[in-house]
Amino acid sequence: MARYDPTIVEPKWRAAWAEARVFEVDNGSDRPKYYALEMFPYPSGRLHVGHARNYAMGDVIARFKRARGFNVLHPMGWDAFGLPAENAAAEHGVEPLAWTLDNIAVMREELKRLGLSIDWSREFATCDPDYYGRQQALFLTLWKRGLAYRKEGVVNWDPVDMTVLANEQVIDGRGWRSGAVVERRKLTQWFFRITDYADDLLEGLQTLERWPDRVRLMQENWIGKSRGLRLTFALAQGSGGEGISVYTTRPDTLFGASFLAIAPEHPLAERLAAGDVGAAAFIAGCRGGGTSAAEIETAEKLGFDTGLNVLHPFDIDKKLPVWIANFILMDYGTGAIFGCPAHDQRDLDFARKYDLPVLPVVLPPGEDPAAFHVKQEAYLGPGRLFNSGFMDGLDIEAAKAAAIARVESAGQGGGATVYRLRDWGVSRQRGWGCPIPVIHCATCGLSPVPPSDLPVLLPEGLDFSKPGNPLARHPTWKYVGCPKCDGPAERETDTLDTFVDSAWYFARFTDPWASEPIDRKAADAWMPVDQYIGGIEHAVLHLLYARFMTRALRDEGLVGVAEPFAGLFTQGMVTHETYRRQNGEWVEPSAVDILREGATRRAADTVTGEPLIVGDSEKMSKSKRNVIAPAEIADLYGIDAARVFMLSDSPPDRDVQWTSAGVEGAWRLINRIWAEFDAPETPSESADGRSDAAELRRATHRAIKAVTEAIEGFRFNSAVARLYEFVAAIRRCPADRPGSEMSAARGEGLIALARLISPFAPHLAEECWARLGEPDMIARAPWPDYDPALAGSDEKLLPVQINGKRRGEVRAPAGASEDEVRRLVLDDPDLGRRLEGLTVRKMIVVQDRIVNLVTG
RNA sequence: GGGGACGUGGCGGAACCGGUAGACGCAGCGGACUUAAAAUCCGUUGGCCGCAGGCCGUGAGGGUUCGAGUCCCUCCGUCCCCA
Repeated sequence: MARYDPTIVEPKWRAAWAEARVFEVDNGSDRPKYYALEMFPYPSGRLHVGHARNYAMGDVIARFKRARGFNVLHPMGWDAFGLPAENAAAEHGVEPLAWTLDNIAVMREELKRLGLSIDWSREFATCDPDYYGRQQALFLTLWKRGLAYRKEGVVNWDPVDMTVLANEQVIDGRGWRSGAVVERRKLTQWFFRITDYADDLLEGLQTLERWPDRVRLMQENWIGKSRGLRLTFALAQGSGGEGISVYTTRPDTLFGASFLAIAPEHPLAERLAAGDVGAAAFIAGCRGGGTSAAEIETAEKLGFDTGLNVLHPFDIDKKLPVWIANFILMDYGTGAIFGCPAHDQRDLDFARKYDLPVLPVVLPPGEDPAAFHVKQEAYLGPGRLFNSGFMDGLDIEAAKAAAIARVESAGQGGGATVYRLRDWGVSRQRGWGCPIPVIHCATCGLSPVPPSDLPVLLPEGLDFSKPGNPLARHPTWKYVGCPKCDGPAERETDTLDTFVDSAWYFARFTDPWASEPIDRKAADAWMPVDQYIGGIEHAVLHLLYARFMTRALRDEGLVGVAEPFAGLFTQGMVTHETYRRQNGEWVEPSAVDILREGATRRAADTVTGEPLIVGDSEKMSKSKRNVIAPAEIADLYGIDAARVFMLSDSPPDRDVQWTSAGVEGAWRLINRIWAEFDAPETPSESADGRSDAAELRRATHRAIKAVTEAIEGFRFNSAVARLYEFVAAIRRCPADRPGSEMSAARGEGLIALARLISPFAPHLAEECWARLGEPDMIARAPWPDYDPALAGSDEKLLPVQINGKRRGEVRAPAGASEDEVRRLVLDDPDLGRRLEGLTVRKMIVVQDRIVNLVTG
C-alpha cells in the first residue's frame, strides 16, 4: 500500500489534462452550452486562498456540468489596467507593462496549480492591445450612438492620486485608494449615458431570478427611481428673477409648505453670494464641511435666509421664504426643495431651529383634526388630507395625483420621474489604461481616431515619477494630425475607467480570436453567462456597468441578449486569525505556535516563545500579515485537500475561517479515500461489525442523490459532508473475495465515489479512476446516476408524537398509507401503555415523516 | 436616519415544503497500536435531574399551528448596503 503523495500525483494529472486539452472547448457543439465564469482577477502578483476559493467554486460547477453532458466554457483572463502598476512604476521605476506581465506569469502558474478546468487557450489581459484596441472601437460605437459624450461637471478630485473619482469611489469624503480628502473641481469629462437605460436596468432586475435578492435590491436602490412632481415657484414681486424649480415626491403636502430651501451650489445661491457677504460666508462655510452625503445628512441642519420670497402655487396670498440650506444636495432632483416640516423630519428639525411654521396636512386615522399637532417627530404614516383646500379628505395617493393635475393645468410644472443614478463618468487622468481614441483639433473640434489607425497604443517609457497624467506630459505621444483638416491636433489624454474593461470581457471570451470586438455568432452560442461567481463588493458597480454595456451592445446588434449574467453567486471571503505581539506588531501565522491546555488555546512565537495576542479571524490582508498562499498548503497537503477544506466548512456565500486543523481534516479524508482504492481485493480476516452489501448499495445511491442535489443548490459544504459519510460507509465494508456480492457492491461504490469527488478533488479522482483500471480520464467521464429505489429506504422509522412531544416510533414500509400507519401505532405495545387513560382525539399522519397523536 | 440580512453545542456549521434539532468537520474526553511520541484507528461528546427513565433547549418575549430553528408581531444584539 503506497502512501498518497500529492506532490507527485497532482502535477502528473495537470500535465495529462493539458496534454489532452480536455478543457479546451469548441464553439460549435451539439451538446447544450454552459458558460461558467468567475470574476477575473487583478494581477496583483500573489494569489491567496481567497482567490482560490472563488475559483474552486467555479471549478466545481464547471466540472459538474461537464460531467452532466454540457459543453462548458470556463475561461480565465486578467483585469490588468489600474493603479497598482502605476504605483509600482512610481516607486520602483518598473514599466507598468513589464510589472503586470511578470505578475500575470506568476499568478497564471499559481492558478494552474489549483487544477482548475479552464480553457487557457482563450486567456487574455485587458492591457493587451488586441483587447483594448477593440475596446476603443466599442467606445467609438457608443459615441456614434450618443451613449458617450463630454460635459463639464463638478467632479471629485483626488489630490494625491491626481485623478477624478466616481461618487462611489469616494468613501466618507476620502478617495477609496489614497484616503486623501476629496476636493470638488470643475473639469470636462467623458460620460456614458447609463441613465438612458435606467428604466431598462431596473425592469431587467425582475428577470434575474438566479441573482441574490439583496444584490437586486442594492441595484434597485442605486438606480433610485422615484415618481413625483417638478414645479416652479414664482418669485414674489420685488424679488426679481424667473422662479425656482423644485422636485418633490410628496406633492400631497404642498399646503403644508412653509419655506423653500436651495443647495449651497445652486445657481441662485451663487448669484446671491456675489452681492451678499452673509450669503457668501454661509456658502463658504458649507464647503468647509464634509462633501459626502452621509456627512451632510448627519451634520447640524443650518440655513441662511436669503430674504427672497416665492408665491405658493395654490394660494397666491401665501408667501414662502427662500433659504439656503446645508442639507440640500445639488446632485439630486433640481437642487431645491419645498419644506413641509410636519411630514419630513429634516424639514421639521430645520423649522424648529429657525422658528418656521409647522402646519400638518395629513391627518392620521382616528385623530381629531382640531387636536392634532406635530411636535418633535414628523408624521410619515398614512391618513387623509386636511388644511389643504381642494385636496381635503383625499388619501395621500389621490392627493398626489390631484396636486400634479392642478400644477400641470396651471402650466407651473408636471409629474416627473427622477433617478438617483447618474451618468457614468469614464475619464481618468491615468497613464495605465485604455486611451480614449479621440483627437482634438482647434479648428475641427473632436474627431474619432479613424478605424484604420486603431488601436491607439500606449507609448513606452511613460514617466510615473510625478503626480498627474503621464500621457499628457509625454513629449510626443499626444501630437497628431487632425483626421479632418490634417492640421496639428492633439490626442485625448484621458484613459477609460477600468470598470469599462470589465464591462464586456465576458463577451470577448466567447471568441477572443475574432477581429471584430465581439463575434456575433460566438456570442449567440455562449451568452449569457450561466453562472457568474464573484465578491459581493461588486454588487452594484461592476455588475451594473456590465448590464448597461450589454444593453448598449445589444442595441448595436453585437450581442443578442440584454442581461450578461443569468445566474449570479456571491461568495464569502476567507478569513484567518490574527496574531500580534504585546507591542502591537502583527505576526504571520507561520511564525506562531498554538499551545493547548485542555480546551484553552494560546499563541506563542515559534522562535522566542513570546506569548502573542490571538485576535479575531479577519479578512486576509498584507497589513495584518494573515495571508495564506495556496502554494504553502499545496506543498504540505496537496491542492485537493485545500479545495475540499475551503468548500467544506461554511456555506459558499458566507466567510470561511481558514484553520490548519480544518485543512488537516480534509487531508485525512483524502488519505482515507485513497486507502480504499489502494486496498487489496482479498477477504478481510474479520467479518465482525461490517454492514452488508445491500446496505452499501443503498449508501452509494443515497450519496449520489445527495451530492448531486447539494452541488446543484450551491451547498458545497453539505456535499462534502455527504462525501465524508459515504467514505465512512465504504470503510465499514472491507474488501471481499472477487465475485461476492460485497465485492460487487464495493466496486459500484468506488466507481461512484471517484466520480463524486472529481469536482472537489480532481487530481485524487483521476488517480483513483486510473487505479480502477479505467482507460480514459475521469474529467471526461459522465456523472453517476442513482436508482431512486435504492436512494430511498424501503422501511421508514416514523417518530410518534403525543401532543407534540416525541414518545416513540414505529417501523413502517415506505409509502405506507395513513390507515396502515394508524394500525401500527395503535397496535404498538409501548405506545399503548403511554396512551392508557387518554383518549386519542385526532391522529395526524404525514407520509414517511411523522405521526402526531392529539389526546383530550 | 432609511433599507436589508443574520442570531442554533466549546467552535465552523446541518436541518431543502412547518414534521426525530445539532448531520459533517474541528476541538475535547476515553481507549487500541507504540519502549515513548507523532501519525493512524475505534468509541464518546447540547444542558440538567432522582440516569433501563425524564425535564429543559435554536438571542428574549408573545402569537398562529396537531406540530415552529423555520411563519407573524415586539424587543435585544451583530453584520452589510444606502443616506
